[in-house]
Amino acid sequence: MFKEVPAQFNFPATEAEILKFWESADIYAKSLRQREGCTPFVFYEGPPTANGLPHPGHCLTRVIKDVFPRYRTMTGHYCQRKAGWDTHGLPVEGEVCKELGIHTKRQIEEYGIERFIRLCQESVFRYTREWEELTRRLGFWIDLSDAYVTYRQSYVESVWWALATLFRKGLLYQGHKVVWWWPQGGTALSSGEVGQGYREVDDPSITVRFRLRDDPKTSFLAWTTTPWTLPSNVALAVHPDVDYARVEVGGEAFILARELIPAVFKGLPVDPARDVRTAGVFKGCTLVGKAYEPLFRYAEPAGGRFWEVVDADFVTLDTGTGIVHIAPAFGEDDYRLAREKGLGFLQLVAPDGTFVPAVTDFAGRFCKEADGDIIRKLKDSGALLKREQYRHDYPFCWRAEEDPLIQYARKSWFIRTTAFRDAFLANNARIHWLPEHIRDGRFGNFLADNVDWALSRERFWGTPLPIWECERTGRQEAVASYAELLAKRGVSGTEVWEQARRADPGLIEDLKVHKPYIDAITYDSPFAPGARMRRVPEVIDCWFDSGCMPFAQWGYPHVPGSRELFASRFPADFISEAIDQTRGWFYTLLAISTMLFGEQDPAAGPETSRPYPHPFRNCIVLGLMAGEDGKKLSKSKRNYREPGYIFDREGADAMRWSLLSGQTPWTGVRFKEDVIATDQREFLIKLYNVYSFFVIYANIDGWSPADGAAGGEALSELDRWMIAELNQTVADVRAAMDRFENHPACRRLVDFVDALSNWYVRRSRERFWRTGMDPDKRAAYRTLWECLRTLSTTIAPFVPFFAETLYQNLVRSQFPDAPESVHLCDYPQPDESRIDRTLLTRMAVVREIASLGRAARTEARLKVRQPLAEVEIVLADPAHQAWLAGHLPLIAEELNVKRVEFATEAERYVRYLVRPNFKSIGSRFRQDVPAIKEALARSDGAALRDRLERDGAIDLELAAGRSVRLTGEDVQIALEARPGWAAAQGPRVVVVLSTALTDELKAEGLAREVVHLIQTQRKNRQLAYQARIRVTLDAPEPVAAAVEAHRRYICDETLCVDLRIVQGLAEAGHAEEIEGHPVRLRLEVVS
RNA sequence: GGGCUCGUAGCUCAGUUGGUUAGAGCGCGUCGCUGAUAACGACGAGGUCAUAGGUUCGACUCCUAUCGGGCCCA
Repeated sequence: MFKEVPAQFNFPATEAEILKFWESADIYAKSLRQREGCTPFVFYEGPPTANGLPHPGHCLTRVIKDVFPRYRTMTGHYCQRKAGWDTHGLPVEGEVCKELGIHTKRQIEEYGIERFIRLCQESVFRYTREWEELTRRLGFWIDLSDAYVTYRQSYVESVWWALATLFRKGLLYQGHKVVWWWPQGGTALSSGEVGQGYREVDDPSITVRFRLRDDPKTSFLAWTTTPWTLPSNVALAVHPDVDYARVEVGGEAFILARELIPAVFKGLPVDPARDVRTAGVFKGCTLVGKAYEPLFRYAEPAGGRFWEVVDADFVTLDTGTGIVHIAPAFGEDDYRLAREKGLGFLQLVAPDGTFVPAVTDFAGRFCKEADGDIIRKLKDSGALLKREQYRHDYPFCWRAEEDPLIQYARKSWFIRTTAFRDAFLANNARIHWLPEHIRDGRFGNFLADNVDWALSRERFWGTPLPIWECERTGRQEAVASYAELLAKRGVSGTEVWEQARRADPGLIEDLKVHKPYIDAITYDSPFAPGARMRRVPEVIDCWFDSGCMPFAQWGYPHVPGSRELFASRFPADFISEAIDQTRGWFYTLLAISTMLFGEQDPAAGPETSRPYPHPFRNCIVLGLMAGEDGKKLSKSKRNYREPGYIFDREGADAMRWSLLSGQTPWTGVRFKEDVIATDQREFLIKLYNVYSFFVIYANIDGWSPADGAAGGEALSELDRWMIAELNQTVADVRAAMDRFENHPACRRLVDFVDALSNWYVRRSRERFWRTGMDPDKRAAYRTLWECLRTLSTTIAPFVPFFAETLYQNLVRSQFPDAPESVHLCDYPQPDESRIDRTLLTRMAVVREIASLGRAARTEARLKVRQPLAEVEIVLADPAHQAWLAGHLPLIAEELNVKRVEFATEAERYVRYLVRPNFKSIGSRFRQDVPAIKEALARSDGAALRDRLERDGAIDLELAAGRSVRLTGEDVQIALEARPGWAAAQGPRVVVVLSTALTDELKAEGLAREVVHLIQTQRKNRQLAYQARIRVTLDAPEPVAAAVEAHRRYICDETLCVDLRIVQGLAEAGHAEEIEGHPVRLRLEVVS
């Protein structure tokens, strides 16, 4: 016996039980243990940050990350899944600041760095419980207990090793560069971080006069959207090849790009045509070297020439005046230009964004807020020509949205990634990306445009940059581990940590490699006697942390055993994250791995170099998930259901299946509950119905797969077809999953379950309903059971809960020696010998005929209840006729007709159309293709068909008197039903109904109507299935006669023991109508 | 402003090196089934494959431009 299955299946409740079973029986661990020693399938978990709540977008990532490791485990691979947590960086600091109600860097310092990083460390795992619960409930199998954590000492030391390696190779350098600077936060941001904070804003845009030193009546006109940078002006730039004009307006003269004259004077009370007189045109290069008066004289630029015109290629005529104000402290182009041209440098804004004391008028004020007053001052001094508003995208801090970023020249640390551009591209070229276009598109372009990695952050909670600097000489060295540091000569400062630890024993050991403790450690300088080495103050970009995970998760190379672990777990076979990681994790992984491990002779050993690709071979790039309204998931807009809500209503499998089967993973999905419910009906519930059907009848008949009497039965053709479909499905699913294509795999499974439910079970029902047991019935049970059993393992990686439900009841309960969980089974192998391709094709034709027959009935308004005398079938290809003869009874039953025949006079019903097979003739005949098509269309199709049948080829006359010879390969014969018949046409077959109804057929139809009426009554009165009834019927002719004629049939179908026909049931009966005849009916339960 | 990507039925999405009747599910309509049953099934309507050009014997598919959405970057 199988366990009874409830009519209403409760997915969530069953999943909860299965979770308990997995946990108590330790199934995940067993699934790993039994693959120990097998070929590894290496998976890297991209570490999420657990300081926020997980949302539905994380479900997609986690489901994709789960399905392939599960699949590979079942196909015989050892797939360890180590979880990880990203714990450092600005996001964490930002959250803590929000709670403390503080904002600026200074406030953090006042609060105390020691207390602050302690809070950071504690906040990191605030939502761990929610994350772990999501992971568990979704059935994502991963080792949470053994997760790597980026703040752990061993992890930090691995990162130090990487940084020290880069430093010693000269790839880590300190440079003075213009970076995107967050003044309130006191740090630079990486390009990735900056990109997240762009917003459209209105800024002032002003056009100002720079008067020529030797001719105060003449001014250069320059344009800027950052007035606060004007006090730090060093030069003006012109394009050497652009035409500039000197124009006279009123009593003064201006110099600007000629092309921009109308635009610049627009909006001013001058008419460019009348009031502006052009007094000379010259190339920009002739202006180079001209000196001008600065707008402000708070300080003079130092270190080079200043306040003169230079030439620059980046000057454009898109906006402005064609003359660009240059402030090397506040623009990347400006800074570079200043270097090239030997210009001086002037920076009148402090790192916190306020003007320095030298700027007497605005000292201490935040630069961007001073714009208005600066403009006023310019107006008062007569320098302002025009003021407008300019709408553009401008970056703000991604964590503190009110803080604008500014471009700011600053000393910071960089990794010389640009030196590896070609290596990055070579490595990338070997990676299997899904979708493919990522490789040469977004990711490839990004690599090609590589700029040096701005690595350092002048912040607190991050991996400290392991570089110590000689206080006297400024010489630096990198340290690759804590032990290496402590081994330095004359080390001191460790007592700071020890004291803190004594004061608070709860302080976790890992903090000792963090600020502020690490900063206290100094040692004797090897570069100058008596001098000390002190750590530089910076921490690093947390993206570098996560990019180190391939080795840092093992504490490589310091932790004992880490070398072996790393060697055997590198590179990853599979990673997956959403597309926003292109410049995030995907890049940092690839960049760090390429720089550290390169690609040389693989024989050189795993520690120095590895063949590309690494550190990952296959990468699925997921689309971004949107809310129900198609917009970004948003907590405040509540445009999505919480994952937990879905788990409680539809269940985790439903969510998993919907995400896996609904679309290709790189399509952005809209997260909607009703889509999940629909996908669940389409697959899980349909499959459940088949499963339930099987269990009900197998139990009634006492059938068991373990029964010795079972097995070895001759399978019917329908059975063999279903088994062929099953094996083909397994083969297709495997092929798709081997290519990391979950979506086609799921579509194939949906098709299979549909065929199983809507053709195999439907067409086999009466075999199961027969009383008693016989070989044919056993064959049906055997077949259906085998399909369900195989399905349970095939679907296990996708819907692990439901697969377990099927497996436990269908397999485990019958075979106590079977593996205790479906997830300990091997993935099914297709049995090629049972894939009868001919049969698959043939059944497709049969199903098509049935479908066409139904369509013809609908068209002729002949419901299936009304039996018909005959259908005739016309085949395009007569070769099918012989085998099809064996299936005619099935078709007759499906279509409720007395006879199915092949049309003897096919031409009465159809015309034959001979069409070219373009694929076949296209390459051979090229330009003649249209002529052939036309010639075929003109010809008599039936004649062509006969000739082809007889000779195996046809000679076709083309217009120009030429002729071509076509074989059967070159054409396809199609059918077209002639009008006037109740017929439906398909590409290879036409089905014609005989619509003539004899009195006998009509009577039979009426009898079935009566059965329908009675059954409806049974259902409405909720009678038990086996309840016997008495029926009293008041019906006119011809209904009464039909009932008499089919009395036996009606009684059998409705379990009626007493059927009477009476007159005058007027009041007592139930009024109905059959084919326009009024009918009254009384139904009584007998037993 | 640049790069990438998408635009296919009312909705959500598939569509395999270019091959001539472009598919599915939902929704809608019609019907069926009533021993899988508060389910289920069949059939149908619905498409200028965003627009305009181009390449080709042939374009949803390749190219160019435009429009619109998304992402990334400036």
